[in-house]
Order: sequence, then structure tokens, then C-alpha cells
Amino acid sequence: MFRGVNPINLDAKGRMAIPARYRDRITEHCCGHLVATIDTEERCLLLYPLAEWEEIQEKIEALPSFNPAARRIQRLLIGHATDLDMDGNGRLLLPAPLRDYAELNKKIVLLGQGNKFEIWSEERWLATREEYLAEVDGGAELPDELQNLSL
Amino acid sequence: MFRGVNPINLDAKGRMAIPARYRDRITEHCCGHLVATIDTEERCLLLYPLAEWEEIQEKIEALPSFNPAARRIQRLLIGHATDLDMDGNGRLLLPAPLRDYAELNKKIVLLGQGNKFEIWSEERWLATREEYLAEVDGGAELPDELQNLSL
DNA sequence: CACAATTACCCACATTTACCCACTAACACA
DNA sequence: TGTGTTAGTGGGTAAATGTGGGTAATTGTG
Repeated sequence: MFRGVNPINLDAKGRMAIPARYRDRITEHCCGHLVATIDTEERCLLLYPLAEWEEIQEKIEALPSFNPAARRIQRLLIGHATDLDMDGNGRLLLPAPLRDYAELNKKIVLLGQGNKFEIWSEERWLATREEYLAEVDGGAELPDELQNLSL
Repeated sequence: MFRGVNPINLDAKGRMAIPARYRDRITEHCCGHLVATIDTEERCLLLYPLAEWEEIQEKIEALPSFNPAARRIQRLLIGHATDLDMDGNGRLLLPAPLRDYAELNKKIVLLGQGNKFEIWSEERWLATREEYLAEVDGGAELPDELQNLSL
């Protein structure tokens, strides 16, 4: 589905242009309706086609709501999930609370991640990527599935 | 159903404007009739469409009333449940006792949470969110359903 | 019954957002 | 290399939304 790294500029109003190569797929897949929420592990945003998101939300809502960890996940993920539509120019207006969370300024990065995108501030993405590369080197505890993966 | 994060200002009279994108759903779902009560785990309020709340109240009332814990829940939830209607401008007047419980001042946050909303003071929400994020990271005791959740 | 306090309804203003148009840079093709 | 087309960017404007506040009706209280 979605893949690739795309440097993008946010404009003064907080809008980001979706790269043209993804637009057709997005409009056909979900009429341009998307849902953005936060990533709980990293300070970045997740961007789903509406249909994808609704499947996920169902699973999250089905979690036992008396369990504190599940409650937390519900508050964080559903609580931040915001419906977005592409405007006539193929742009999304990212709401201020989400921009603040991921500390998005002018320069951001859109990462294709299969069924979704991730949105990072460029600065944070570059730094995090370096960390990842360093950890992979020393990485001792890889799950079996990874050990056996041939590229 | 409901999702997303909405920063809102309470005015001097204690009124909050429901974001326009939710109004249609609320009016169609329950003619603008809502019920607010307190959350017993966190210092925030819960806001239900009337129909949703009535289902919940039935379940609460069905709890064994000789059980002290059940009595407590009944007193807290049903005792604080207050009927609210949107005014002509799509606003709700939050009663003083509920505002006091959740320590709501000018700046508040409305969180969509599936079948209901949560209302937080902005300050408390931001602080609580940071706690949640830290706990999710170090989270050892995640239920299986969560461990296997792929986003 | 009178008074005070609260609430509902209404209007007006400020801000934000959606929509539109225009410019520039990049690319493709001849 | 020149030209046409498309993508990305910036920004103006009208409409919608959010906010504040006045006033009349209602409620509760002495």
C-alpha cells in the first residue's frame, strides 16, 4: 500500500500537501476522508484512510474498559483521532493540538507505512532514525520472525 | 462515533460550545438532549447522548444494592448525572457542581471517546496525558488483547 | 409576596475555516 | 533547449463557527 519518505512543508495555516502520487489511491480508497491520531510510542502522528481507522477503532473500543492500561490507550488513540478531508488542492489542515503534540513546524516528513502514514517533524525524524540505526547494530534481542527474515 | 480532541473555552457563565462537527450527530441521535456526570477514576466529566446514558443507568441500577461498592457507584454516577440541552447556539451550560468536581476553568478540552465525550480542564488533561504516555512506554502489565493489537 | 439569583433566549462581534484563485518551481516531452 | 503541464505553495475572501454579553423570564429564598 503506502511506502516511501516524503519531505513536505507545512504552510502558515498548518496545511500539508499530500504528494500527488498518493492522492488517487486515497480518493478511491476513502473519498479523501482520512483520520489522524497520535503515536503513543514516538512523538509523531499516524494518518489512516477512514476505513482502515474504523477497523482499528472497533478493536480499541472492544478492549475491557475497566482495565487501566486499556483505558489509557482508548483515551490517547480515540481521544486524539481527528477526521480530516483533503481540500481542492490535495492538502490537509492538521489541527493545532496534533501539530503541537508532534512538534511540527515548517519542515515535516511523511512516511508511508503500509496501511497508514506517519507524520514527523523533520528534525525529530532524522534524530530518531539515527537512534534506530545505532540500535540495530547492537541489537541482540530480535524476535525469531526477524532473525529469519531474508531481504 | 465520537472521537478527536477539541480545545474549548468556557465563558463566564460556565457555558461550552459543542464543536459544530458533532452537533448534527447529537441532534439527530438524541434531539440535543445530553447527560453529564462525573468520572470516578479521573477528575473529569462524562457526557453522553441521552439514549446512551439511559442504557448505562439501567445497568447501574441493576447492580446489587446491598453491595457497598455498588451503592457507591450508584450514588456517584447517578447522583451526579445531570440533563443538559444545547441552546440555540449549540452550547451547554455546565452546572457549577460538575465544574467544581473537574476543576474546570476557562480552558477545557473535549475528548471524543466512542459513545461518549470526556470533559477535562486543559491543564489536567495535558498533565494526565504525559503520565499516560510514560506509562504506556514502560507498560509491563498490558493485557493480551493489547499486546496483540496492531495499529 | 417581594426580592435576589440563576437560567434561557437573543443578538452582535471576533475569529477561524473552507473555498477559491494565482504564482512559481519542477518535470516531461518534443 | 524550449514549451506545456502538473505539483506545490501562498494568500485573499466569504461563510461558518466560536465567543461574549444584554435582557427577560423563571426559579428559589427570605
